[in-house]
Amino acid sequence: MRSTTRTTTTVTTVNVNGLRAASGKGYVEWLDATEADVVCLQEVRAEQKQLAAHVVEPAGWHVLWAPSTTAKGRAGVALLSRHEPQARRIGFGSDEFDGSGRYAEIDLPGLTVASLYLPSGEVGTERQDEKERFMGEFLDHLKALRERAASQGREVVVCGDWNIAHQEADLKNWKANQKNAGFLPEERAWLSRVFDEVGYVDTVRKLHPDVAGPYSWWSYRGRAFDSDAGWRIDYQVATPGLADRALTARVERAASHPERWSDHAPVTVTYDGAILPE
Amino acid sequence: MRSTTRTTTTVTTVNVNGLRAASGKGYVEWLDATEADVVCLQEVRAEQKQLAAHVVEPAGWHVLWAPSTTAKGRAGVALLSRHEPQARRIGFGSDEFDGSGRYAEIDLPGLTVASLYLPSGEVGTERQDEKERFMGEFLDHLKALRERAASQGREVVVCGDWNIAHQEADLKNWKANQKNAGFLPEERAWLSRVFDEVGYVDTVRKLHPDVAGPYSWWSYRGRAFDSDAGWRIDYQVATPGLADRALTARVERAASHPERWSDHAPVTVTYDGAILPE
DNA sequence: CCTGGCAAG
DNA sequence: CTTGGCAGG
Repeated sequence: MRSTTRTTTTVTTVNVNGLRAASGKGYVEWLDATEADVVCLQEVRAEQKQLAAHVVEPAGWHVLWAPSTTAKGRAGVALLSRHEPQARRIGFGSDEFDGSGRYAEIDLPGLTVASLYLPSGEVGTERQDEKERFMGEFLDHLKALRERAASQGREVVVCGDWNIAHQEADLKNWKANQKNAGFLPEERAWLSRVFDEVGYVDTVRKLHPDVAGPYSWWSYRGRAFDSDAGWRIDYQVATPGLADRALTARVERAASHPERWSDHAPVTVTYDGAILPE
Repeated sequence: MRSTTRTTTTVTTVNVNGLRAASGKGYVEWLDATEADVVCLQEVRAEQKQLAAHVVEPAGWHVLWAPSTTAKGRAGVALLSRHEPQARRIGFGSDEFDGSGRYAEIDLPGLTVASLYLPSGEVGTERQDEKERFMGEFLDHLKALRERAASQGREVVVCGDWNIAHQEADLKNWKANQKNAGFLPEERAWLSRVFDEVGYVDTVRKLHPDVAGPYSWWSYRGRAFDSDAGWRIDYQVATPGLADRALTARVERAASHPERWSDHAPVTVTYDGAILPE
């Protein structure tokens, strides 16, 4: 579907909070207008057969669907790419999580793109234990992914809703949230390991080091969106070689409530260098 | 709140299918406009504290609420009267059903009015057994009610959603529904006993003996309302002396979909003779 | 305060 | 097809 040769690659990621609802509220128009080459979706919350054909197979896109097979109407990730992937993988080798609709990858020439929906968690409940188990297993995957990609000459970007704000600048009300899931010290430390120990780079923060946010999620409760009481929990976590090629990054924050079709906003990064056909 | 002396008494009954939803779709305006002296509600599906004050205690009305105490958000009946009742009763002396929000009575001078929400039932399930148990116990109550009222010099009208169509004229698709709950031979026979053996009168049918319907319920499924594929399952079941005083009866069928605030329509009967203050 | 599932109607 | 409750977020 390319009509001109691009010299950049744009990747966008968004938690759609139910693709059935989002499709009736502006997602379709957004996808139609996006300049992205790859789109990562999280919280699809539907199987293909529950979605309209033009949503399941939008013209001009190759799509990998990874709905939850264990909990109907929950989680679910997808990857859309204008190029046909060389390989598609669902899950990351976890007995517990591979059917949960929380992770999928596609290989493009020179680039592996992943869509991640990390469990939200809730302090004091089994759901926090689940999140921590996921984090433990996923860290190992991130290491292996990086090594495999390097051996193949590929860069990697793991896009998605990581459900953790890393630093104080990543959420408006950080003081009040230090004991809440999403900004717990142990969760923040785990993200630090992803960056400092495994060596991935938080692309948006790299390009915008000295700002609050930009937030990518605002609770539907209260007036969080209008007062910009948001969290930056949606990331493009890239290998250093790819992060060095990041040219621009932005959060596509809707201007107002009626335009919102999710409680998250798309996080879009443009990288230098085209994805060339093989 | 009466400003003139009435010489008639109007009673209306309607299954509101969730008073919270109905209140936002036209119920409030309907109540404000009604000429009725007594209003019987079924399927309120809310406790008082979940409703706005002007709905719980509308100006000019005395209200008896009987929500379900056993299943939150289910069933629930109420009685509104412009006169202050002399007595109020919830339930009919049943261990199983008195807390289920399916029956309440008020005594007015010369008249007992009841609001009934008989279980819907579903063939082949425990819910049909429940309906039949209710019918068995309730028939005894109808007998006792009639005798008590007679000894007190009161007439009786049991208003509500009986969830049974009596005869072929009482539903559009009677042939297709002979094996469905609501038009089973045993249910129809039970209603016949109410009329023929216990001696109550189906007031609306008495005034309109030779018409199809008038229906009072149309499924939300398909185009039942637009094609008038309805059922007459909401009744005013009166003692003969009161039924003889019935002057007019009508179903307040909304003209079109947007005006509907329930899948049922109010059934309104005007009886000769005023409810006088004591 | 939204989502989608569910039981009930 | 619609209600309200529910878990999840």
